[in-house]
Amino acid sequence: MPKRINVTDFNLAATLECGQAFRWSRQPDGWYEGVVGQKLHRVRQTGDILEGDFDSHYLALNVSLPAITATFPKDAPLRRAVKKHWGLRLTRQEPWETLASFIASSTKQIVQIRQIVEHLARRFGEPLNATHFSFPSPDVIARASHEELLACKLGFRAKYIQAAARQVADGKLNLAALRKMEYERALEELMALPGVGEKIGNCVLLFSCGHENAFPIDVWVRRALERLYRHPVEPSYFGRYAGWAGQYLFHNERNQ
DNA sequence: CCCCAGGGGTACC
DNA sequence: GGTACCCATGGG
Repeated sequence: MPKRINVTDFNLAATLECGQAFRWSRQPDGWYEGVVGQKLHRVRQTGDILEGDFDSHYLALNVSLPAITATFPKDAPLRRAVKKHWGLRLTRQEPWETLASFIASSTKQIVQIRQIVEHLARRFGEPLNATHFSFPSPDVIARASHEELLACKLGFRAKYIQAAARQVADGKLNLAALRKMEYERALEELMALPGVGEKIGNCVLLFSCGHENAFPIDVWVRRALERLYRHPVEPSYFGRYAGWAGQYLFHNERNQ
């Protein structure tokens, strides 16, 4: 259902291009196309106008960004990063797709992660139109052959994705339950999976399980922390919305 | 604790 | 058209 609404404190480009989601592409005409769940979406921002077929919950349009950034520490580097990319919001993604995508992300750069996810969707997902496919369910990945997964350029990650898919498919891992768990416990559950360490576990908790204090530290965030702060800083320094702060630091560091 | 596999795109020469 | 480089995790 196409919509046209007025948005404040929202930056579509920053939100879709800050490395948290891998299925969006910017068209030459400025529209973004992407698959969320079983639907293809098309969305464009012009100034304060957001138009198209978009999912307000996915884009976190209902949260107050000023209320979140007000909880951040008041240091100058973070303030600058927030000001520069103002409007960047954390998306609310589906846990299985997020887990599988971030397992695939291990030692890959964003372009390659996008390619892997695209291969998986084309090979195992449901067609939505001539060019777009949904992200495959855990059951389908659980039944896939190792060779088919390798053909999706997963490399040594193929066995990790399949192990995760099997645990989710047979009910040993309940991804929906992670949202209600205490942060530490949820992280432990995820890190019990082969191929999921601290960084990937935190990405899943932050982008798909509502744990907004989760603070994934990848090479870019590490670089930002070392470059911007004189002394070592702990994730807890950034407060209860540390994950939001981290995303601003990440995006800022990559777009220096 | 340190060291290194791993792999496809990218950037540089 | 080589070649170094990127990068999270696991395993030695």
